[in-house]
Amino acid sequence: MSLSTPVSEIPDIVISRLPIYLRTLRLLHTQKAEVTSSQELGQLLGLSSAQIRKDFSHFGEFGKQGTGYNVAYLCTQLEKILKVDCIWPVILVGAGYLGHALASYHGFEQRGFRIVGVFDNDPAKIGSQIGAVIVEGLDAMPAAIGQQRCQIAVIAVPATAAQRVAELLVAAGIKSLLCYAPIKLTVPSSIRVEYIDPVIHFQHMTFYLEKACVND
Amino acid sequence: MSLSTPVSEIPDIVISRLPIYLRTLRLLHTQKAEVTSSQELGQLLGLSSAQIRKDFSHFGEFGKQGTGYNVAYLCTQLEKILKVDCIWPVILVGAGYLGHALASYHGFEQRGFRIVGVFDNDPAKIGSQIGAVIVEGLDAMPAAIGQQRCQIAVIAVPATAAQRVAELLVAAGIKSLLCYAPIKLTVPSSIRVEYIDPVIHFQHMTFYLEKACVND
DNA sequence: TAGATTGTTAATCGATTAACAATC
DNA sequence: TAGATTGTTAATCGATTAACAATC
Repeated sequence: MSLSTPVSEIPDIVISRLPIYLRTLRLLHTQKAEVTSSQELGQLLGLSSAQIRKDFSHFGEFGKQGTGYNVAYLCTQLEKILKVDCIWPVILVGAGYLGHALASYHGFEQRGFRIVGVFDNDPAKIGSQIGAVIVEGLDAMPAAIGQQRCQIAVIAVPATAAQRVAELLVAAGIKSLLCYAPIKLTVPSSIRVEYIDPVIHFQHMTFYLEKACVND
Repeated sequence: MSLSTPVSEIPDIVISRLPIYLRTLRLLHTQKAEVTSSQELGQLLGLSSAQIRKDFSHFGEFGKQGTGYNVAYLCTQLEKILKVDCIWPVILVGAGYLGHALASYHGFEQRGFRIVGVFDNDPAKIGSQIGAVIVEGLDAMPAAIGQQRCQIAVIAVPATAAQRVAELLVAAGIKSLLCYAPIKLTVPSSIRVEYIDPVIHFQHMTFYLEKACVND
């Protein structure tokens, strides 16, 4: 019989809300708010105050009865819980328009991430500078991942290349993937994959819209 | 007492899976698969076969016992349900790197969407061509939305401008917004808003990663 | 026919909410 | 103190799953 207690098993859906809470708290902080409440946060986010208190309760007690939460302190705590109280190196594969947009975006660092390498197989792109880095060939990727101890990668290549790139990234030691290609990647179950596909959002919207579109 | 029966109330979480099903069915179709089953779809998507059958059952009976689903037929049905059996015009605000990437992407049309206008207030961008359209000033936006009967808009401007842009879009008659700025928009409850923020995904990932990042 | 798979029901599981004692 | 708000419990709500009759 193992002496260790089972992991307290915080629901993933709770984890998925923490970055949203953090983003809102950071905003309140820049607006010089010193304290907030579960009710105020709920109103800002369209959630119930009960849900916000319940979510926080999985990690500790961060508030004071009658007063609410200290904004700066709660920010710090959420950053620790999410492990974004530091800067994570991120590898980007794909130096097309999307890769360019991602590598040029200045909003990552203040939220805990830095794109430390951009890789592409197009000879026309290799050697060019985007953002703060020089585009390198895919063959240079594994060494870069190892040197930077990089665990996160972004896939911004066409759908036809995405699965192959994912396999190269996993082989090189990447643990989490953010995939912009509109396909489901097949990777070992230990690898976390998240997806961004604007068409999925569009098609969700159209269900609720009145149909008034051009025939094709 | 009203004679109308209550709307059958299909859960939004079911709707949110339909575009994923459609994407996978389209893939099977290009791979010349003629039939599939809830079990096969489930395996491809990491869902249970029961969930897939349950989801479909909200909309009708699309399969045959013993045989499964005709891929082409199920595609057509899902396209009708989601109302993407046509092309929806989409307005894009923001002609930075991200706007450029979106306007240049060739994958929208085959999935039911076309960017018919790009708007920005930067004089250096107005008049330049990206994708198939010419960037226009924001003042030209309301008329374009009216002329195209456009109900969907994408916000790809900096966070500081996003709320103001959202208000202009809503005033011009837009019904659904896809927001790439990392903020929560405040809009009337009749307006649907969806968000894309890669940092939210990164911060979700880091919770599960071993911490090994650079101090800042 | 025998095998396979659907559509649907009922059971289970998990997430959200309401309520309130504790307490700042 | 009186008012406000937390953290937590129990109740409610809703989504997923298991099971199976129907049937191709």
